[in-house]
Amino acid sequence: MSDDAILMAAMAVTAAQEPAKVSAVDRLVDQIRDLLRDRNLVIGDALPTERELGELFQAARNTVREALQILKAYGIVEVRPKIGAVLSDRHEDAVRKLFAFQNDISPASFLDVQGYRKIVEVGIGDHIILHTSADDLAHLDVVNARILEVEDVDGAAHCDFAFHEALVMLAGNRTLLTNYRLLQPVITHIMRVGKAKRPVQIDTHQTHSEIIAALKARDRVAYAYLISRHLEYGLQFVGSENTWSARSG
Amino acid sequence: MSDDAILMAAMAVTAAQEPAKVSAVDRLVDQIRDLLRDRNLVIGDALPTERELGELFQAARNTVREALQILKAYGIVEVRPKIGAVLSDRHEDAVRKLFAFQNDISPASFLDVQGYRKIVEVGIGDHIILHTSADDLAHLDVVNARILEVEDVDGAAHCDFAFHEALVMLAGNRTLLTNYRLLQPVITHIMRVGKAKRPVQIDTHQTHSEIIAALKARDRVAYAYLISRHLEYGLQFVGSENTWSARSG
DNA sequence: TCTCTATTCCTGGTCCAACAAATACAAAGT
DNA sequence: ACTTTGTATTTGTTGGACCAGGAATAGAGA
Repeated sequence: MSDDAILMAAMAVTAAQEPAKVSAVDRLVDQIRDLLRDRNLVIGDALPTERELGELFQAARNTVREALQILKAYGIVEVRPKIGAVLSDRHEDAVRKLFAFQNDISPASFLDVQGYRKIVEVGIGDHIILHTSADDLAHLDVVNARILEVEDVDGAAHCDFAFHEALVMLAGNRTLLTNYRLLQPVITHIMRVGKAKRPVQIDTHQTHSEIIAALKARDRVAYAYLISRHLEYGLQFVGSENTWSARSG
Repeated sequence: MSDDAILMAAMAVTAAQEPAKVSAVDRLVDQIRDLLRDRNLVIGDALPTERELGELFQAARNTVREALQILKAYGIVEVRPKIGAVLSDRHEDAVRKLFAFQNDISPASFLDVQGYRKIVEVGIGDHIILHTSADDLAHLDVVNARILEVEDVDGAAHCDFAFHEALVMLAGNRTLLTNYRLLQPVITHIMRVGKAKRPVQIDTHQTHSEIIAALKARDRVAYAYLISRHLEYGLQFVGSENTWSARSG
């Protein structure tokens, strides 16, 4: 089975729910997407102009623009004046943005997110202990050290996330990493709130160091314990007054 | 902190990267979104017509339509002829579709997805064993039984996914479940390919039954072993000729 | 009065033409 | 060689037009 066959199959899955209803805009979205694939365009390459696309696919420029808005929302292309639509690599950003949008409409409990992190970060312990080199663990130290260099709450939250992200990265699974990154806005928000109440980077750095030490010692029990305690610890500050159950508005 | 304050904070994070560049379309997207929130519309409620929106926000109908295309791509609204745009609950579908879109453009290895499933499904074992009632486990039997009632490969794949989804559901974590569901198109595709080569629902049902039995016996070691083997087993069929490393085009 | 039908109205879907704003590219000037 | 300027092309936005089809309503018939 070729790549394209797999692609087609995967696309058929996603488009299966819509029966035969094809608007010109939807058709254009597919056609433009096919065009991208057929021409083997790489990131940064430009598409034909809106008028050319319209002529090529027998559609008006407005229709082309509506299709391009959808592609743009998907992060597939970026439209720049005078240049036209160029192939973009902002797709993951688009997914993240859309995911955050979801949390706007029906916000997930922060507790829930911490529970997710616990499952994931504990779960990857075995793999990290078995398959991670000393160099990779040393890299964790580098990432962890950055938290001492920032002063503001925002920077600390980002450094904190970077550490946990690096941890997840060590699991060597792209899908897991992508999913974990989806939660970045929520996670950093949790961290920000926690650190605003108790702005001590030293403690975070220390706890992270202990976690790294457990990994270096290849002690999976200690790692699981430390990670769990670390995540639960942060939760007590968030949970007190920032959970969705404690509504004030 | 109120809900809205948290919402604003979360939104500010996602919108931080775009500096001050606001096109009329983007402005409209925000305005319409605010309109939804201000009017406290519920799923199914209708928005003003395109012409009314245009008049309301001082924009041409074409511009309104482009904004609506974006909202539609986000799954926030659904546009139905003659009815107009109505508030939609298809947001999760949109996220899933967008996620699948990514796998079209730069496909993640199927192996990677199976690795993710292994991390997740093994990782939730402890929680399930500790916190799941006998009734919940009995429900797993019900879900598992459905795979015997379908004949076609497609239905079997969906039933298979439904079982694993139910398993993840038992972890009691909404975030995890949402993330797992994101991968539905890819996972069912893996299953479909595997079952197309070896269409035996009996075996799948049997293996699932063993997994359920391990949970009922509260045997975490057996569960971890069975789940791992189950996922690796399916992988051998997929990996042989459908991995992205085995390209033919 | 009630029911069924035909007509009209309104809405989204698509297209066209035009102008404004932005900018890549080339030509001209230093 | 470098800078400035000008121009042409492209996107951004607008207003208008038409069509197909569903919704609401008025009117005919029982």
